[in-house]
Amino acid sequence: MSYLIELRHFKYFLAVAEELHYRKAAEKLNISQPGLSRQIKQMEEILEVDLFVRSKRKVTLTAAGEYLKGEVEFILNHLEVTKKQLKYVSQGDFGEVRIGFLGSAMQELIPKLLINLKDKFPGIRTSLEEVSNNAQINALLKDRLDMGFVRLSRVPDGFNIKPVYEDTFSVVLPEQYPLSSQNFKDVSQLSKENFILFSQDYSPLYYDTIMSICEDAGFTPKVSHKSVHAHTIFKLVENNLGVAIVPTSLQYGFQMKVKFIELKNIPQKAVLSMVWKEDNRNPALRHCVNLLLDEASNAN
Amino acid sequence: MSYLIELRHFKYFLAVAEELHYRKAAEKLNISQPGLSRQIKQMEEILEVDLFVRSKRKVTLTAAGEYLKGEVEFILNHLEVTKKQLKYVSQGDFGEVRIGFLGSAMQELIPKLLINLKDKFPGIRTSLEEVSNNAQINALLKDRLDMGFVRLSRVPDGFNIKPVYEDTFSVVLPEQYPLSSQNFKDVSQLSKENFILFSQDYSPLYYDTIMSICEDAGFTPKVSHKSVHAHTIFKLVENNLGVAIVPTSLQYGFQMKVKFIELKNIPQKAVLSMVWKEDNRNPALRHCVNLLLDEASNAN
DNA sequence: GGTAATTAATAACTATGAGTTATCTAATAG
DNA sequence: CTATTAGATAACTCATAGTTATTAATTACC
Repeated sequence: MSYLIELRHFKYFLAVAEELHYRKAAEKLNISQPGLSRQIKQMEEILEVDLFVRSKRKVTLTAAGEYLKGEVEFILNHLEVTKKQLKYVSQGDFGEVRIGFLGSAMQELIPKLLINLKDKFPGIRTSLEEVSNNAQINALLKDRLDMGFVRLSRVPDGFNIKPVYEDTFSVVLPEQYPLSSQNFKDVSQLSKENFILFSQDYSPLYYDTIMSICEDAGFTPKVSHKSVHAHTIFKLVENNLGVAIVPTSLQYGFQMKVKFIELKNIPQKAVLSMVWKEDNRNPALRHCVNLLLDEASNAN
Repeated sequence: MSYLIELRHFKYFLAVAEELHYRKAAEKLNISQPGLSRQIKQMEEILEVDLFVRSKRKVTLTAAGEYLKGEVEFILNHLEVTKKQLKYVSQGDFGEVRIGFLGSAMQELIPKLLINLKDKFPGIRTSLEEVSNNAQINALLKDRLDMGFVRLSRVPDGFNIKPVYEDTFSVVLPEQYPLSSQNFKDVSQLSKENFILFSQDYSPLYYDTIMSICEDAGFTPKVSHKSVHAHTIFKLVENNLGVAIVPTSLQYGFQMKVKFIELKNIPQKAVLSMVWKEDNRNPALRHCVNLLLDEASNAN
């Protein structure tokens, strides 16, 4: 009997936890089914914990197995990252920062950050991925991202969050709509319109904020469509299917037959925040975070 | 040649990185020096990175090695934590204990309990709520709390009660009051004063105890005010509206212009007891209770 | 209800590679 | 210039991961 857990065990465990099927998992791992069975069993013996329930013909995770699955995902992933970073370090580079972002952060903030980063730390590589708010938090948890840009007011324990960009909101109207910055007074003029918004799941904060803007103007908006893509929202507005309220910076980067009217005189702002995990060990991340913090403080 | 890194490699690597001496590291690991040498070398081959510089007779870490050391420390540690947590999860030790308490328990006992709990059962979450004696009993009955800290002598059937903290009483006087620990003899010196007490509903035991203290001193106190908050009581004393007798530990945690004189020589003590329902099924509660019982018995 | 198919576990075997002992080379200390 | 101490090399062994073959048990299907 072996006395120690090895990474092999974790890899095997993860395969079974994902497939919930020994033969298929074994196939995926390119080993035989009995070998896999024995390794998993051994693992349970070493850890002194049941990980799977093999009742009848079904394999299911126990509570402990469920927990371990999450941890193993994290550990194996962290290991991959470490290996990669190790190469960079050995070459005298700083490594890679994996950044997640909402589409609306791409208009201005991210490009600026990247240019700055390239300038000050040419050794730091970046990878960029457009991900929703919640998916970013998840990815950060599992160490699949180092840093995110989200529109959230609160984040789980262990996370740092820092507002980095404040934007006004703008009303988005079809081009031929009989309102313009000249005769526009406030949002209440749109109280009879259908609203097209980013879906609540995608960004609860955004959703609540829009609601509060309308409430302040004395009405509850009829929401006819929800989407997760600015492009879709604009397309719907273009086709007279409703009006929208979005962060102003989204007006750049799209070619649509819609017009923007900036809501300069309302207190609500679209706040984009940088999030990262407190205990992230990526040395390149520190530089990246500091760069943005410096910038934010200089801007004031 | 092996193709994959295993945890063994990490453990070996860490030993060498710490000792910077193969033979000593091998000894520590209870393996032979050549075996260790080969594993480290293999590790370098797999990772395709030099981790040590073996110049002459000295072993030193490369930059990459230095980086990896930090990561390996993190990973191995994370692993230990995970293994521990896993046991807890499998035993159902994850979960929440809802604790009710009197304000006066917060000064010392509760913080200590929480620290201990966090240490021994990091998976157990706690929720804390300041509730009066009777409300705690009610909440326990309704299963809105798992555990309470009360000053009561008796509890209904089906409840367990266990004294966990014994405190002396102290007289609370306005700062400029013409009595101090020097010239204070006993409570009878206060027989003409108005008394400010915790209300009878809030804690019958407390109320009766104060009465018995005064009776023992040969007088029946005039009670001018009753309150459920220590803060209020102290505020009233501060403003010369009367004197009070409270558990001594309440003197910490408030900033007031009042002075405490401890009643060391009377038999009455302020007893804080832990209460919980006999048939509570919360497995996390068991741990919590045992922790406190152990502690109480160790203290004796 | 009985046969076929599919599951994971068990048993017996094999072969890879971790770890062993013995030895070598090289550097410093005294 | 030996004696000592370092890590690397070489040859061996042995534990065990992973193999094939089989069993046991459940479900699916006619």
